[in-house]
Amino acid sequence: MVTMKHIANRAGVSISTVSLVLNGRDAGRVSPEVAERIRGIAESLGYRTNRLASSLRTSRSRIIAFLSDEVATTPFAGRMIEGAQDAARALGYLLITVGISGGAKSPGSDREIMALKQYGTDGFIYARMFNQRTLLPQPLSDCKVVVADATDAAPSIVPDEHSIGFKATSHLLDAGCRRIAYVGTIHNMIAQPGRISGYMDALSSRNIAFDPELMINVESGSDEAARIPAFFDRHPDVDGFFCFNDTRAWSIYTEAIRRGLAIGKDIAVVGVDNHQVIAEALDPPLSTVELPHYEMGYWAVGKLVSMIEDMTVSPFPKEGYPIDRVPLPSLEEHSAKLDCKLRIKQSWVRPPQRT
Amino acid sequence: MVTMKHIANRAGVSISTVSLVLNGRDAGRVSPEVAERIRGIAESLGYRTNRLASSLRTSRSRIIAFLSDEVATTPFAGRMIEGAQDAARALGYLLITVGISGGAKSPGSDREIMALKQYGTDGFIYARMFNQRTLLPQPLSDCKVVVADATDAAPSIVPDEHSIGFKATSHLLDAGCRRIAYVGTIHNMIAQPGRISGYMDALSSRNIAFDPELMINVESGSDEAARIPAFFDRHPDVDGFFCFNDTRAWSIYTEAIRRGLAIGKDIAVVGVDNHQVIAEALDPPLSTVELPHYEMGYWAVGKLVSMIEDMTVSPFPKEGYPIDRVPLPSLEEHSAKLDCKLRIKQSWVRPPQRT
DNA sequence: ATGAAAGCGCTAACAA
DNA sequence: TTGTTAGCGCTTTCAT
Repeated sequence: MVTMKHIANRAGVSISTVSLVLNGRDAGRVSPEVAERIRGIAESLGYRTNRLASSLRTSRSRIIAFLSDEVATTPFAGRMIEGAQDAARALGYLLITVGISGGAKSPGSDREIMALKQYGTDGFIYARMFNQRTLLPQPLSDCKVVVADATDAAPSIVPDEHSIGFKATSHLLDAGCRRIAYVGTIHNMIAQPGRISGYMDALSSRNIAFDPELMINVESGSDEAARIPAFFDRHPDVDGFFCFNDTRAWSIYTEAIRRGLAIGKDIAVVGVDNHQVIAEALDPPLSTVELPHYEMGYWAVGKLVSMIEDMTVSPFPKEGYPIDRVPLPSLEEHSAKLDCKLRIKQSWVRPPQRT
Repeated sequence: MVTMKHIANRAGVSISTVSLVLNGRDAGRVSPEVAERIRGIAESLGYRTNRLASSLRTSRSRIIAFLSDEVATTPFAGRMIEGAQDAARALGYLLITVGISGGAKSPGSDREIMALKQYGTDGFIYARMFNQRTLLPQPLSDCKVVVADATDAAPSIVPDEHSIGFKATSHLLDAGCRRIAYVGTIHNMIAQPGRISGYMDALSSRNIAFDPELMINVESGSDEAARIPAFFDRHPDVDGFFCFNDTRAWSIYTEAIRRGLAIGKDIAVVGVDNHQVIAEALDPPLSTVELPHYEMGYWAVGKLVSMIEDMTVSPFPKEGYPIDRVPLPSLEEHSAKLDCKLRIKQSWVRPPQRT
């Protein structure tokens, strides 16, 4: 292993000088020639700083841990990790992903977190896979931590549910739909109210009356099988469906097919993506509004670094606790700068032509 | 932060004594009373060893990195990570999962790996999501590394494809099938020959003639839509289908339904699980032989630790390069000891009752 | 503009 | 049985 000592010897200078130069603190303190020579030698020797040593000395590791008990069990965890990793890279941190299986309460997860702390991890992203109320694992209580895609007392990053509802509904309106149903969940999910208000606002922005009759909450395993057909019977004029997620969209597809309604012709369906595979497997592929997973990951890391370095890393607010809603449109403005792409899949919405 | 120095002061002994005790090297070198006192103080002060310091000193970090460019994009990555994490925990290592997006060739991945090396990572698991020929990322060339679910010049852990084929086919035979088709891929996949030979061996073990006519390789997007119906036409007597993966099973389901054949009654279908969601979503749920993802992860870490510590960590062979086939049945023997559960889902194979 | 020296927390060889 | 000492590789203060 090539150390600063080696370089110092080769260059005939002291280790401190090498340290100065290699850390970019040489401006006006080391002569340019010496600095250049040192850089050259370091380069040619393939020097890599030993981060164990520097972390030990500075008690800053530049490591961020991304914790999730659902890591890798949903396709979207990957997107969030991607975003987090890109941000970490851009900010000079190493992002390590640790699955804490068994959930926040399991002893295994605590051990994992303690181990991480022992390695000097600077901060944690605690991620869930959908927006829910969450409790932080105990060992995290004295750490810098940002919660992603969940809501907690700690700084939290969540999708802007309102704009999701607005977007999905506008999408259907653009496709020519006029009687748009909302297919939701019977559970009391944090995500739902926002989406519904987005749905309502989109309707009213086009002067379409909101009809509470067009809202139906279903749950597979309950009486869904009966309620969806009944809903179709009751509302033969519905020409668009905004579904809370893709499994619900699947139910709509199934019933539509059973009735000989062509999706994309007689009715249009938009869902919010939960199980990528399903959305793409449906025929025709489901139009989905994608949740900003990548963006949430990116944003969470940005915010965490702001906290770690006790400054604002543009454009991530250091303040603004406890909840940041990742705003789809405004994040778009930063897209280029952040290198984070906003993705709204529009795979398949055609104007309904029902007579 | 509480250090050994604090404990030494409190106990009125030297730091080295504390180190000895806290590392369990005190037997016969430190008086039991002193040792006990030290342990007590450490406990009450909530001492945690600073692993940065000890890693720096010993140049052994007890960190293993799990690398995958597909991390978290398939449901099964999670299973493999789970297995790896359990093994790591059992052996006293911290497993960190790092997604190297963009594949082995991307500059991003190389940077990630180099960063990991700078933190003193002891070894790497390089995982792919299906058994394929793979090239290691360049920076890994001088590291201890085990390849999982892929084949490479480095030590590799792969599923025992033969026993998968054997099991799936036996499954159908047990269900009463006598004319069993193999539905494979047109691609030249490493996994396929093994599965086919397992299929053939299972047939011959029951004295059923192998009929090459019953093998069909399809690919969605190619002429699959035409070839599957033709196959059904040609072989009305086929009562069982062993499918290379679950998307192929889906095609078989679709065609069967189209023909009014009841799955589980007229025909039975077994697939190898690739996209969990699909297998479970099918109606009836697809019977699948699960790939030993958990086991491969567990095995890979065990083997890697054997290499790192330059000894054999039972039951993982240090030797046996370059390929370990994770043997479903024999691993079963170790199940209890390893705490790794073998899962063969048998959700749905009923005896076909075709006349 | 450069270097000497101290020390982050821990380990291990050697002395006592 | 216990303590002293010398670092691991790096950062940083203080001299020079």
